[in-house]
Amino acid sequence: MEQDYKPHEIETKWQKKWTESGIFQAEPDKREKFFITIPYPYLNGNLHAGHTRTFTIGDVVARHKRMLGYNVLYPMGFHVTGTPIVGLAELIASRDPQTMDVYERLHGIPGDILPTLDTPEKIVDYFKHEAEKAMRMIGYSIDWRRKFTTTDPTYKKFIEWQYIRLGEKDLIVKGSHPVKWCPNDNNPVEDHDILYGEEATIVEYTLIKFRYKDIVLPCATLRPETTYGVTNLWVNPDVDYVKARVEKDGIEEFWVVSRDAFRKLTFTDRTVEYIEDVPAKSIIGIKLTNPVTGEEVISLPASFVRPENGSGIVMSVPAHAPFDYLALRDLYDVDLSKYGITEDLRKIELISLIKVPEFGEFPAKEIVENMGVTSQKDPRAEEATKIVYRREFHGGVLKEITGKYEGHAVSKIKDILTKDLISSNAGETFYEFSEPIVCRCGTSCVVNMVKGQWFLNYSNPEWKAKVYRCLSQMRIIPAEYRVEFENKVDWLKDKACARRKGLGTRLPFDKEWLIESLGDSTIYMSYYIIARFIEKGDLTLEQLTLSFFDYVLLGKGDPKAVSADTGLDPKLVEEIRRHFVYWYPVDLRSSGKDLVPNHLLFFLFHHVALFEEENWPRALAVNGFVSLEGQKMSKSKGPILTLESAVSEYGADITRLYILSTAEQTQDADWHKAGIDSARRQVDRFYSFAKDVIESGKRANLSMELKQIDRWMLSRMQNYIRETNIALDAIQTREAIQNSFSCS
RNA sequence: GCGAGGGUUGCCCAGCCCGGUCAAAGGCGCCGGACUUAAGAUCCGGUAUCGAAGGAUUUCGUGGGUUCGAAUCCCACCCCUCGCACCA
Repeated sequence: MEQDYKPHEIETKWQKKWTESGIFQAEPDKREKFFITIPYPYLNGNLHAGHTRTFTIGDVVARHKRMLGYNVLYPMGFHVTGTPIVGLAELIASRDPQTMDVYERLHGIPGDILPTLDTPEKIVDYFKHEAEKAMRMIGYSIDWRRKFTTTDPTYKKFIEWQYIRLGEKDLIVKGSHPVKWCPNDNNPVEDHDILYGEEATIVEYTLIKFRYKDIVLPCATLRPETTYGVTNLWVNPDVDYVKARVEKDGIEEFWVVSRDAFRKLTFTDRTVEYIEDVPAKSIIGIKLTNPVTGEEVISLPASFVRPENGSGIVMSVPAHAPFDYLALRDLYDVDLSKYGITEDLRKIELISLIKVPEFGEFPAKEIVENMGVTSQKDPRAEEATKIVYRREFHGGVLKEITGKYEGHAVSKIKDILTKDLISSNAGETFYEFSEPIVCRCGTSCVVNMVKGQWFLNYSNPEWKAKVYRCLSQMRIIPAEYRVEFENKVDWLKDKACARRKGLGTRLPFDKEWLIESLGDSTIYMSYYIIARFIEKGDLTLEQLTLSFFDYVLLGKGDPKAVSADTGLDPKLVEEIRRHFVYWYPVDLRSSGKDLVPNHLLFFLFHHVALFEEENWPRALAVNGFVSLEGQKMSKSKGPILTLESAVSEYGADITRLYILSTAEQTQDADWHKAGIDSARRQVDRFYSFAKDVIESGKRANLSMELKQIDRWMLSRMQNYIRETNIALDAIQTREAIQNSFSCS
């Protein structure tokens, strides 16, 4: 043993031995297997402290399982599909100052190399080489024979197979979807294009179609169930309205909406044509038909109606909406004869449709009276609205008046109800921003519908049901995240799965489109098994046929038929299948928590859609982020700490120890100087302690009988080992380190 | 707004599921000591407040409640972080 701790010497020595002996090259054998995967890194930069944490957790679990006697496979690939690498190539080609600075200074790319990385291909080549080098430097126990890049032609064959099979199951559908759009640039706006309103999201409203003669007055609402309680509409006498011909799915109608709403409609998936201006006065005092109840409702004037919100016409539910109740009450003694309204508005009866424990029949009336809200201009009206909506949404149940929806929880009924409204043409979906968005060019943005888009049909209830079943059988680490996963499955809607730009695989049944990058990284863990044979030279591109994948991954068909199809030896085909059967399913997929609502979810969806239940994933683990001296990392802007620079400066063991001991599980870790320095001292101390133990071991008489104190020592030791094992099983690396090092 | 997580002693953080042994683990910092020519490293002790000490007092976001007893259980409220989609 050396006198002083010299990490780089020790590390180089052992890493060399590992590579030469191929000790981490896993092959099926008699032992029980453990297949652990970590999401492969996206290569628009060097690996950083965030990767370091996630990958080190994976490596620690892999090594621990090996110690416990498992045959462990820990593979790694490289993700390059999508647009960011293309964007980065453009920025480097144009010598964007910030990019050049960040990538040279923070990503550590030598100044003579950086300018040459001006195409996506060169970037991929460079970073995949660097990433592997870095991961070897930190000593990950990866089977490198199985590495691949998502633009490999062989990988594309695998992705094509997947999408053809998903398509056959009708899980890929065509449709349109809303995007944030700048009418001036004629382009979707991305977050960095936005001048004001970065926080804005697209909100789904339902337009309820109230009819008067041959015209429709659509009202936008977030609560379509309240249509059953509408007593009247609100029209603002001071707003400009227009009549338009609106056509959608072959149905032609004439709508009256505010001028602002008309502009928004022109960007939707409707054909819209201006007919004429409509004076507000002419649509006040008219009697319209409620499309769900068939009842007649009157339109009344209200100044609170904003032309830029929704359609500029509002439906009134005074029993449940404080503003509506107040506006109605404010009109009780107003002379409305100039609108031709002569009836006594006090005769308008409130219609109650939601039963909620905290309130009586008319929650809006009740809260307005209890809080003493004076009028629709009273600021407390807003507060009253929030309280009523919250109570009704969470605790409310629909009453008899809603017919077949009676007894359903308000919080659960919206999707079903909306679907019914649309299919009976009582309503339509309408998208709007939660707050106005202004593009960097100064134009105010709209919601535009992109047509002919391909979707993964994640909203499919049967598909979701399978995912729930899969989740219920899985181990989730930490356990608190189970509810999070369940919520996200519930929340997930259809997802656009194709793009025009970027790197990736073309959609096999519509070659104009590229498969979106999150959709091509869902079941690739199975590809690691095939990649090992491609690396060996046993498989060529042409031999990766549909029947090959069907047999190897699903067990469908038989080796002879595959052999006839591909020219492969049937024995080899069986061998590959045998490898798949041995390694699959994935025993643990461990990842940063940012991937919970997207990648990890899609990982489950695609597995349950394609594979037999016995090959569904067994466990998911989630870990937190890493910040630097309290600051969030950013690949494109900095700050960033690369894995390579951390290991160069501190050595692999100190880096690994520190990143795993500074925070537990889903907590975020902060990388700071004082912390890493203390980790360095801890390893130093341990090294000299180990040295002492070895030295004293040489002097001691080992045949001597154990004394009481030795037994105590052994007991303590065994206790720490047990605690460490328990902690590692739960992937509590901090706990494990504290236990295993407290014995020194 | 919705969903998830969190607010603990100078700081980071453990404990909370399974109430008492909790003035509350561990690390960092700080203070004192040992070692040293000295510094660093290492080791020992201390680190809410008052007291020499036994001990006493006030603490675990805020306010209530349950209980003989609450950081831990229940209710309400406040604050913080993250996600909310076609972007990896």
